[in-house]
Amino acid sequence: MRRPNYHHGDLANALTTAATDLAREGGPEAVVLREAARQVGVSATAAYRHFAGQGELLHGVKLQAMDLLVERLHQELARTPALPDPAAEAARRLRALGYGYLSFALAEPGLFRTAFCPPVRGEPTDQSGTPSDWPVPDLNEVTPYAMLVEALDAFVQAGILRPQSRPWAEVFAWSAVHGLATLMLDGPLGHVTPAERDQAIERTLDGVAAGLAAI
Amino acid sequence: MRRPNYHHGDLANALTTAATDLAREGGPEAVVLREAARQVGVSATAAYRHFAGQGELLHGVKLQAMDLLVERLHQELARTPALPDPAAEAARRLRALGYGYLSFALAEPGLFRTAFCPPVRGEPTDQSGTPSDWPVPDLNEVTPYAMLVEALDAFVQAGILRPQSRPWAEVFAWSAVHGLATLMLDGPLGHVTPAERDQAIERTLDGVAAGLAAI
DNA sequence: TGTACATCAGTGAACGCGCGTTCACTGATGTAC
DNA sequence: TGTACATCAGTGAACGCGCGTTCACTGATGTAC
Repeated sequence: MRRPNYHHGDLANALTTAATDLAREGGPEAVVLREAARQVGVSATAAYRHFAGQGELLHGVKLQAMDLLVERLHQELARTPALPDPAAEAARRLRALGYGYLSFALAEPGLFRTAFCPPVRGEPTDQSGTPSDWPVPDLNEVTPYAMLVEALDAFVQAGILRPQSRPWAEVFAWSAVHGLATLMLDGPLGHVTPAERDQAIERTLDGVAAGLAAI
Repeated sequence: MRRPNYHHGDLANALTTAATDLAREGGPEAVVLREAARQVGVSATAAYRHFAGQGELLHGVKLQAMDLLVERLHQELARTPALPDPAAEAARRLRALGYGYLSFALAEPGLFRTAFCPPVRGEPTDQSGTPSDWPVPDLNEVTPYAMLVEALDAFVQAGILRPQSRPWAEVFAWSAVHGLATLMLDGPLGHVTPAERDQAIERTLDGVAAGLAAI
């Protein structure tokens, strides 16, 4: 009879999944290596066969959280049909991204916080080998950002956004939505009623679309 | 000869100031009661004569950080002269608030993070006596928010912002600026060059103003 | 097909750390008479 | 104006906590011959 837990076979994934569940419940501070090992039913030491340390485990959770956010964005893009008019279609896509981002933040506050938490000592370096504080130093490697770039390119092609106003439009749009998310999760907007929250979301998404189109 | 540190006289303030310096250097996690006591040259126990615990100390730091932010906003408002045209003046004020907010965040990242960090267990209750997670449950008690309300009222009076678009306009404007601040401090915008940062700031402030005026 | 042996992937005990907090205490200060 | 005494505002030692991490180890697995 094989002793259980010996040669688990997929311990790295199991630990990352357990750690992601911890982040889901309690945010980045809850990503505790010993606790993840406990949940999997393995000694804390075993984790060191698969991760350099707690920082690398947290990094894995960040990537997983980011993947889930991207998945949510794709879902929201697919939820309504594409529109024939290019301008309307571009607006639909931008709104879907904004709404998906916010609904992910509200549905999974712990994961959202973890995906965007400040880098921690001991997190892995980027592929170039130079140490990096943020796992993805190039903005274009942040997938939600890339999706936003696409949507805004469509704005230009549809003639809603003038080419000379194109630069940094992603940052404006992203800032508004990201800021609303953090104010709702951690800030003074956390105590408004759901109805008020929806109004704030609508108003902000409208403001972003108008702010892009007007300039 | 009086034994020094006996009956300090202003220990509560001294501890809050020391704790604020800790927050300035290292953000909310750096607000460590024992360290603040060490800096003041007093035993950790002495702090308990003036604070219920670490949460109350952190709360004091938050208030102090928020005061400094408000001071920075007033400075920025006063930096340029008022304009005769009401519309131009309203726009000037809104931009000053946005710019002041962002420059405070960049100049004092630790204090900014602390002012807006999630509430901690052990933080004091609000004046009504009901326990509250956020020290200021009513949005209107957040002073920067109140300053924003004033500026946007001026937008309506100047005829730039239609009255029916007035509700939640603060949240849109605040979200954009707050989001940009957090993305620059903790997120992927932390690695852009200062010149790019300035462009991002200009673009975002332009987007906010345009988004308000257009609707 | 067996077998010796290297390597892999776990174990459990232990360490050091710094934190918030409690305890019994004591010297300094203020006040009633 | 003195003096007894309550109270105030400190002290230092200690506790418990849970963390990340290291150590020497051992049983399971895979491979060369």
